[in-house]
Amino acid sequence: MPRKPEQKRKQATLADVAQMAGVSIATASKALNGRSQVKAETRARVFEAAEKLKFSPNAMAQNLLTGRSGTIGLVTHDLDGRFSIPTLMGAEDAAGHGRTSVLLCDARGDALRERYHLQALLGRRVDGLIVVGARPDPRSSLGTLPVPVVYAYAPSTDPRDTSIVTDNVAGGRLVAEHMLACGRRRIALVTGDPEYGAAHDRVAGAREVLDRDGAEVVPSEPLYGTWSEEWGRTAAGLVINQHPDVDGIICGSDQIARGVLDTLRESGRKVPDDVAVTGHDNWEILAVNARPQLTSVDMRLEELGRQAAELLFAAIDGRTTKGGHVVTPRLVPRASTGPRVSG
Amino acid sequence: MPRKPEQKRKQATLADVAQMAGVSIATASKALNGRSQVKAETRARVFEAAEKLKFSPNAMAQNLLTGRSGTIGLVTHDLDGRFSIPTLMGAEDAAGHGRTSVLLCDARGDALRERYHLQALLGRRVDGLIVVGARPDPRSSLGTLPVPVVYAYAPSTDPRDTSIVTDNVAGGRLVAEHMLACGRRRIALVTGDPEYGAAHDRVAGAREVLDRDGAEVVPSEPLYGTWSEEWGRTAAGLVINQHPDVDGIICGSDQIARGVLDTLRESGRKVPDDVAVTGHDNWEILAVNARPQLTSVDMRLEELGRQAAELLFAAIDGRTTKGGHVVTPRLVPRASTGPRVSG
DNA sequence: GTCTAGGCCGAAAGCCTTTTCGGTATCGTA
DNA sequence: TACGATACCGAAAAGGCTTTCGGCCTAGAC
Repeated sequence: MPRKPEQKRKQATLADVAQMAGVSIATASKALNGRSQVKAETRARVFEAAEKLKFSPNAMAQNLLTGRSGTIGLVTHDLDGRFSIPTLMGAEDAAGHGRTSVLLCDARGDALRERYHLQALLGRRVDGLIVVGARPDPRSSLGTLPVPVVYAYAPSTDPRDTSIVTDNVAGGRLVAEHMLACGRRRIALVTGDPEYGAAHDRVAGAREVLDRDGAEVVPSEPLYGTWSEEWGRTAAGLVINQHPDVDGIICGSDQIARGVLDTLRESGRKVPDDVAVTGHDNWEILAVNARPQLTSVDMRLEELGRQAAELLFAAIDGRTTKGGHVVTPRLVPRASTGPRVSG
Repeated sequence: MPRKPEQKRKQATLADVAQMAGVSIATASKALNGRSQVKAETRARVFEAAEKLKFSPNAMAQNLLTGRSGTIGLVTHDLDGRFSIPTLMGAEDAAGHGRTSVLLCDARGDALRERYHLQALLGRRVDGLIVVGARPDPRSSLGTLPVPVVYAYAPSTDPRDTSIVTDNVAGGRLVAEHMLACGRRRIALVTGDPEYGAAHDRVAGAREVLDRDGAEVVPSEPLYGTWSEEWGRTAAGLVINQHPDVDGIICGSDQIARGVLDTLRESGRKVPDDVAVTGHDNWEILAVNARPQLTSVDMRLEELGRQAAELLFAAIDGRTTKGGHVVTPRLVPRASTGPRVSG
């Protein structure tokens, strides 16, 4: 049984405005929309009436005409996570600057829920979709949809789709170059879950730079584990045991770096004097509260979200943007790295 | 100049389905919506056609009829903050269980931007609004709007509005009772910015319990400062200097508690053996990584968001829910508190 | 065989706005 | 005075869907 909504009186419609202003609906419409075929005095009357009735045009009726809803769908998989949110913010921001609104859905990594939300969004005639992944590994394509789709953070496996991701290889290069600039020559690589492509990419970028410059990677193989402080503590113990002369540790995440810092401090090593440490993700609450504060790589997720929205708008306007796009991360140097101080 | 959208062929319409099935539009509609006046065989034909054409009904047209959009607006003021997000999640979750979608806007604490987004949402004929504040202090009402509004986290100053908030006084009571249960009798209260009502409420709740039980509050006046680790470190120093026999410190936030823990550890005090410490907010990344892990108060923000949505749906259905509603927080005991061990 | 009831189906109105196009009034000019 | 031009305004259609209501047909009853 459908319940009656509480609205005492319906929202004012254009017809009401027209009647109050003593003009036709058509004229009222033209007046409010700034069309030129209305006498100034008439226009004023219409505006006055609209004001008095608190008229606001029914977007649903407008969109029925234009065929566009002025709405985009944003499907996230990680609403509680710290990666989706900045991306979401960037997209919302970019959309708000135009006149489009964002319909938000959280599918929580569940493909079924994703399909369900997709149906709802398509029924609402969104003009386009942004799909934000929970982790940067590629995900299966949604296939051909009646509206353009941009995959953000997690790219689509199908190269014909439009995707935008952070450049983890470049992130790896950034910290490695920074380490070298700080005069470090024996560097350990400690990273997280080897199931994550990001772990490998960041290592690959760092390795490329270190090898090119002839710096020593100790141990020669990077240490994979989990994305946790715990693993950071453990791994740091392994490294300083086997290679007491290590002078830099590049970590795959800020969490790992926090653990590494703990072990180094407890083993009496000074950071950055003895060993420089870098994190990844620039998770401020961790990086800034670390002792010393942690040099990290910022993936510029908000920028990523913004660009995702821009790509989507371009696609909606018919300017095609297929393929992979990349946001270059930036280094945020803090106290955990610095020129080597002998002693 | 309006650009042409890329859509090669328009979405299938009900008319297309009807034509393919060899029935009228009316019959097609009735068939798809499960109305009873359609022969089973006809219905099957219609469904088949709809399937083939990937028909999905145009929600904008449907809503034009019903006058309801199946959409609620969610205006947040703190999209990057950790308080809005869980609330948002809860609301999205509650909405998704029905068949309503969430339009998300971030006003960033700017009243002007709020009005702008409000207009956009009302134009889109949202069925209702949830306004999520950035901090728990009361905010000015939006006044009478054509749709129901629920204020979440930050209540409206107008008691005729519907608001839902966390019970900070109860949160204060919770930790105080826990301290007493752990046998603590000389307890310090360290909290944040006195501009925040939450700071006072939490203190008031704790004080009420401590006074009732005759426990000693040292110093007799709570220490107000900022919501930072820095202040936590400073305040803890003050407390143990003036009252070396303190055996419990109730902190107004997890950040403050982290700072307090640092100072206690560095001064040689054992937690919880010598001094028990509690935080507030249950910000897991802080509470769980603290040493020892931090007992805290969880505000159940996700539940708050869920209930906000429920209240809104009730109001939309005409069941009025004016006034203030409250979500009771819960204690999350961890290692930083425990029975006093003489030592 | 005729009449009626009931089961199916379709025409059309309505939701709210925009836009086109035709109509009216006004004005200047010949 | 009359004509064309110009400036305003309004009727109506369109957009996709739901719902009402009347019409048709079939089957069963007399």
